[in-house]
Amino acid sequence: MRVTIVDIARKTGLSQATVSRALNPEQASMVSPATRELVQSVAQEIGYRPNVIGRALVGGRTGIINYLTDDPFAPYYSSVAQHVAHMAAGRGYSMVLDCTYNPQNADSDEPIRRSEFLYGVDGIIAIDIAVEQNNYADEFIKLNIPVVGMGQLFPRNVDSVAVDLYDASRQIMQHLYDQGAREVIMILQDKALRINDLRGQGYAEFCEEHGMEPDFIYTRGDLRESARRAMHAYHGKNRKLPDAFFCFNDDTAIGCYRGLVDGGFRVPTDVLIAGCDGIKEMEYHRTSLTTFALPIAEMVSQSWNLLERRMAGYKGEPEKILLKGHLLARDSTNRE
Amino acid sequence: MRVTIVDIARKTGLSQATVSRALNPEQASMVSPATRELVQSVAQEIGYRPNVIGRALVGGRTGIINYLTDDPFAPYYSSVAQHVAHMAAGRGYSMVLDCTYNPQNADSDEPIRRSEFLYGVDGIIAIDIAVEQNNYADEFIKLNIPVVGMGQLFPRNVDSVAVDLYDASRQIMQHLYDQGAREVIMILQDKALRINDLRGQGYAEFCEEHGMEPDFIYTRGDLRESARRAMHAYHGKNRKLPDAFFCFNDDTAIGCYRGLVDGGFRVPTDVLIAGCDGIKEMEYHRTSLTTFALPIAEMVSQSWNLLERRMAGYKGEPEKILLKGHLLARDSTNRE
DNA sequence: GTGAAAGCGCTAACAG
DNA sequence: CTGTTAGCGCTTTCAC
Repeated sequence: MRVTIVDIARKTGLSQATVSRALNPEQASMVSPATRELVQSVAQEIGYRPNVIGRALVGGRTGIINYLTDDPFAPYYSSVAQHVAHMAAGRGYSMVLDCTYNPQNADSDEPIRRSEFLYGVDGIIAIDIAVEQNNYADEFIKLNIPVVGMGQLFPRNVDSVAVDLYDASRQIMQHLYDQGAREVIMILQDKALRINDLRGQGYAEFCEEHGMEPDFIYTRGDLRESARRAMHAYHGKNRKLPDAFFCFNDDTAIGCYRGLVDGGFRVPTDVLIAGCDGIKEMEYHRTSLTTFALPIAEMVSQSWNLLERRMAGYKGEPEKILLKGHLLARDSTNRE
Repeated sequence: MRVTIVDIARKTGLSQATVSRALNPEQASMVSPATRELVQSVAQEIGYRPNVIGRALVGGRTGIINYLTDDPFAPYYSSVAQHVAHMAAGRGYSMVLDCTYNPQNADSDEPIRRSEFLYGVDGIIAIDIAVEQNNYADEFIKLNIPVVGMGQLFPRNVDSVAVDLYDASRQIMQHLYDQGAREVIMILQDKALRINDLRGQGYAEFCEEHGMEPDFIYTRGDLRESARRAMHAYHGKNRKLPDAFFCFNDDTAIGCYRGLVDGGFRVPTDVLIAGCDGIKEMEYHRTSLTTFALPIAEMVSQSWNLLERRMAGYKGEPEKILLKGHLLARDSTNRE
C-alpha cells in the first residue's frame, strides 16, 4: 500500500487536515512553522507522494489537458505537440495525446476508440479535426470540458485559433508565379479535399485570376510515400513536367521531391517544389525546400490563453483568432 | 455540474449500486435485463459519462501510462511514442508524455519540473534515461509504480528491453570498412559520452582491431544544427575530409549531411555518411542515408508485455531482454 | 436482482 | 493554529 496522508497524520499525531495544509503550499501559512517542518520532514522520510487522484476528485480538476489530432506524430503536429506540452508543463499540467484517426490505417475514416480519459481532462486542445467530426465538440461542451480549436477551420461553438491558409496558399502561388512558373500542379490529400481545404481554394482562385489552368493530384494514405509514388506515376505517363508542384503540406513536398529525384529530375532546375507548414526538416534536404512557416508558437500560446480562461470558468461567446504565417523561400523554388 | 451516477439513480428510482452494475460490462449480468436497459437508455439520454477520477480512486488504477524520455518529440523517440500510444490505446490506456530534460535548453542537465501526474500513472515506459538519473527508478519502485526501461542501457532494478547498440555500431563500422573507408570519424553528442555510449565503444574497438585511428567530434545542443556547424568548422579547418563520418544517431547524420552539402561536398563521392536509429526520414533525402534500424515495434511490444505483467502484480526479479537491429545500407555509403 | 453502507485519498468548510 | 466532519463519484462488500 502506498503511503498516504493518513500515515503522516498517525506518525506525527496530527490530524489529516493539518497534514494536508502543511503539505499544500497555498495553505502552509495557516500552519505553525514547527508543525509544517515536522510534517514535511516526515513526508520526506517515509517517501510520501500526493495521490493526484484523491486530490483530483475533491478538487474537480485533474491537471491533465488533452492534445487531440488526427496524427500527433506527424512532424508538424508533433512540433505543435511539443509546444503544447511545454506550455502545459510550465503551468503544472500534463499532456495526454489522443488520435482521432487510426494511424495504422490512415485511409479508413473510422475514428479509433477514444481513451476513457479523454473525458476526464481539464481541457482539450484540438488541431485540424476534420469537419465531418465537427459535432464532436458538442459532446465536450455538454460535459463542460473546455475545448480550444487550432488549425485552418473550426466549429463555431468553441474558441479557436486559426491560421490563414488561404493567404498562405496565395503567398506561395505568388512566389511560384514570380519565379516564372505558369503551369503549377497542386498535390493534395484526398482527405483534405473533404475539409474544403483553404489551400486548395487559394490555389484555384490564384490560377483563375492569372489565367492559369488549375490541376490537382490527389493522394491517399501515407503522405510521403503516396506523394513519392504519385511522382513516379506522373513522370511515367507524362513526357514533360509542369513548372512547379505546389504541395499542400511539407510531408507531401518531401515525398514529391524524392519521387522526382528517383526519376532523375533536378530541383529547381527541372521543376520547382513548394510545401506548407514550415517543419524544420525542410531546411536540411540537399535542395532546401521552400515552405510556409505557420506561427506555431503564437498559435499555441494564444490557444493556451483561451483554454486557461475557459478552465477558469469564463462563459463568454466563442472567440476566433486568425493568425498569419510567412513564406520561407528556399532553393527548391529558386530559379535564378 | 456534470451528470453523475446519482442522477441516473434518482431518475430511475434505482440505487447507485445497481446503476453502477448496469453500467459496468463485467457486472451487467448481475442485473435484470429490464433494469439494465432502463439504466443504459437513461444514461444515454442525459449524456452520462463515467467520471474516470471517481473510478480511479476506488479502483486503484488510472488507466494512464507514462512515456518518459529526454525529448519525446525527436523523430526517433516520437516514433517510439507512436507505437507506445497505439499499444496503450488498444489496451484501454491513455499515454501521457514527460520530458526528463528541458527541451528549450538541451545543454543544461537540469531536469525539468515533473508533472505531478507522473506519480499518478499505472505504469511508466522510460527510454534512454541518462545514467546520471538512474536512481530515479528507485523512486517509482518505492511508490509501487511499475517501470520498464527501453534503450541501450538501463538500471538493473527494473525490467528492461535493450537494443544491442554495440553490435549496431560494429555492423555499421564493418559496412563502412567494406566500402573501403579506413579513416572514419565518429560524431557523438557530448551528453551521450557520459552515458558510456555503446556505439562509441563499438566504434573504438572496431578501430583498434582494424588498425584504424579512432577520432571523435563532440557536439552539444540541437543535434542537427550542431552537427551541421561541426561540419562547417571541420572543412573550414581541414584540407581534406576523412573517408567517412559515422554519426551516433540519425539526427546527427542529417545535420552532418547538410553541413557537407553546404561546403560543396558530394556524398558518397567525397565522403560516406552513416547514422543510427532508422528513422523514416533517412530514406527521403536526395542521397538516401544509411542507417541502422532499431527494432522499435518489437521493443515496444516486449516492453508492453513486461509492463502489463507488472501492472498485474507480478513480483519476480527484473528481466532484461536484448534485441538486435539490422543495417539499412543506402546511397550515402554506396561507393561502387 | 437490488439496496444500504463503507471507503478509496484528499481538501474544505466549520468549529474551537 | 488545529481538529472534526463531510463529501468529491464511484465500486464493492454485505445484507436482504
